[in-house]
Amino acid sequence: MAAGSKTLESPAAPCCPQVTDAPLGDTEAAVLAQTYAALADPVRLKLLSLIAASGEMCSCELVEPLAKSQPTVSHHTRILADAGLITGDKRGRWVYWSVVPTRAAFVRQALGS
Amino acid sequence: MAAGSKTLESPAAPCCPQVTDAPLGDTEAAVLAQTYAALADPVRLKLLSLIAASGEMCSCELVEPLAKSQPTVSHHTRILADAGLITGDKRGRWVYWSVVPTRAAFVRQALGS
DNA sequence: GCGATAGATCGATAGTTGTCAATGCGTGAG
DNA sequence: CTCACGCATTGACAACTATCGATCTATCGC
Repeated sequence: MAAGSKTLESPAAPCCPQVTDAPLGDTEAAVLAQTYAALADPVRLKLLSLIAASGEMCSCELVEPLAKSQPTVSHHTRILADAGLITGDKRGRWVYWSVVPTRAAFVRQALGS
Repeated sequence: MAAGSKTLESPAAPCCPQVTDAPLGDTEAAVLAQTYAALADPVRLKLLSLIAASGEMCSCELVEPLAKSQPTVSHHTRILADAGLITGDKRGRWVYWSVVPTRAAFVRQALGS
């Protein structure tokens, strides 16, 4: 344990800090896992694709194509929103859901691969 | 909602078949969800990053950095292998795990975003 | 104000999953 | 052959999650 940081054991810093260099810290892993957990459900993937395709949909428009009850749809939109993938805009009695702009590329890729 | 290109159902295949066009079928959604489910665990993400960083690791080398029991590590490697993300090569008493070559780009992206 | 509607929340339940101890199965060293 | 070691499998248990019915809150039309 001669020197400094325990997490980085390479004695000489290499020229190319590749992404796969660090073994992914606990916190990062947890955050990433939560994001992927949000995508790990068929209903949420279909929900995401519906929103991504339409640009904007209210919850009531999602119940029928997903063939799930209204509380269940609300549950899934909440999880996707907590993961930071979609955001809801309340206008009158309706809540319009859309993909978070900064995550649009990620979502498109997630649905397309 | 005039939106000409939105309802794009013309029989003639256009030049750009966008991903968000179809609402993601049941089967595709299920397959995709399984893949993301494999990534929806912090331990598996760290395991993946360890393998991706080292290129090749045997199970016994994973137990300590993951701080999980041997059966648990075996459980996680199996799930990642079932998802087609890693593959195991048995050499003697050891099984060496590595990222499936055709999925390397996907894995790197999954760990990096 | 009143009834109707959109959506969130609560409570309950069935199914899934992460974890470990114990055990089984090959393989290599002696 | 026998023992030690690496790894997979089994069984059990706790934690989490998807789902729905019932209920509550907020908003609109009348």
